[in-house]
Amino acid sequence: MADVTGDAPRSGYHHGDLRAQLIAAVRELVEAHGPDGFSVAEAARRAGVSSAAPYKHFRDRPEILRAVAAEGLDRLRQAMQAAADSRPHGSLEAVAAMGQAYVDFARREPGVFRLVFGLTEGHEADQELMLKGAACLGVVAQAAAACLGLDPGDPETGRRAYMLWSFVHGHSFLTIDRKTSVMREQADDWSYLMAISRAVLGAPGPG
Amino acid sequence: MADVTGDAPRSGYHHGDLRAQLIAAVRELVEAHGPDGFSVAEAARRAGVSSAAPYKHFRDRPEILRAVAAEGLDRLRQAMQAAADSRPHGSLEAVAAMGQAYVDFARREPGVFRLVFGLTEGHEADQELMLKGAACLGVVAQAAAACLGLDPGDPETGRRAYMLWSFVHGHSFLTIDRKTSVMREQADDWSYLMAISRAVLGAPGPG
DNA sequence: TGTACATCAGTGAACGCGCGTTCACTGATGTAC
DNA sequence: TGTACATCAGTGAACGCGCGTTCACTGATGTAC
Repeated sequence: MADVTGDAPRSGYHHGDLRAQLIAAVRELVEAHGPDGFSVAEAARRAGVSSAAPYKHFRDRPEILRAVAAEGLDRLRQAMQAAADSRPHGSLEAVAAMGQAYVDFARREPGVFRLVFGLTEGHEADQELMLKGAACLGVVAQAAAACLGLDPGDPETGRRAYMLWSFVHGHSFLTIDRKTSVMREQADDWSYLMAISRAVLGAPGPG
Repeated sequence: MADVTGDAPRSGYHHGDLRAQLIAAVRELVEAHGPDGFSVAEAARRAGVSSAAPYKHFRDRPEILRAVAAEGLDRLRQAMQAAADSRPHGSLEAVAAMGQAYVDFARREPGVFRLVFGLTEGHEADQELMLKGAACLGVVAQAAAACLGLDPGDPETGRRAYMLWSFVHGHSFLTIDRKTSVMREQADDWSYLMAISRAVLGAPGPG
């Protein structure tokens, strides 16, 4: 259990690793009450410390949320990369699997997903978060480029990657927001993801 | 200015039409601070009444938000219908125009858009809201069916309509959440919408 | 037309609540000699 | 090994705040006779 980060002083002096435990508590709260419903006080309570303790590790409330978002983006990117790597390079299946990882993440931790992709003030100014976000899209662009036989920097690749992203993003939100119930015939994720990958990457370019 | 609703007693006895003015105030607040940032107290302040006055028109806070969401869904459906009607029946342009109306709505009132499509407790149990939501998707299904030459109730129509919805929904959220900045080459909405309509409705079915 | 009454939208004061953040503190740990 | 000192994570009490909701009320309006 006690996986100590390499550069920590030893293993724990006072509490152990309150910072990590607070982040874990905040993740739980964000899942339970949404990004706006979380409170520093309750996170401290869950971690078993006083309500003032978090301020030894974070400047203020928004900084805690930013830390949780950063950690979430890391996990999302890793999941997407792993999914893409599990399929043949350049295949439609690799693209669809990546989309599946994205949707799975949204379903598994909708709160963090909302936090990561919502418009929270301060996130745009946080360079680390923006870089991590760009890294996620980079994974998509790589897979799309391999599939199209184009350069990852090609504008056409970017356009197709954005289409894929929009679709998967929309499907994720509609799913976690329970808006798919109005659909009578509901296909499974994989059919949708393969169909959309084929539609976006298989068809000739626009114009 | 004073557009009196037909079934109101006369024009106004005490305040005039506090209910409508509260809804307008809440819309402003939802745009300014998001669906979770709105408070009954501030809405009352904006409408120029005491903080207890809203409770003469709404049971509690969630009910006010539900009223705003219902009104928003009405406007969204009307905008989508008007956009579709402005183009040739059964054309890809009609579908794209509908998508454009959807994106425009999200851009124009992102707060209400989030409120309408977010997962707010109580919304699922509100039959009126669910019906209005289904009506919106119905407009999409109609246009998709006309374009495909299929019945609106055909499962294939539903599947295609859902793909279109996912894409436009995702694009809307990525736009209002400022997540498109990571894209270098950004095409305009219309190119995207036409391309996606063609990809989803023009290509042969999945499988 | 005038009077008595019912209605009910809006008042203003009050309640209890949980919050974010601050502050001086304490006490365990690590370090220099 | 022992002692004196610096560090700093966590304490607990306190602050001021805005909130949602309630309550008895008041006074303008509409209505019945």
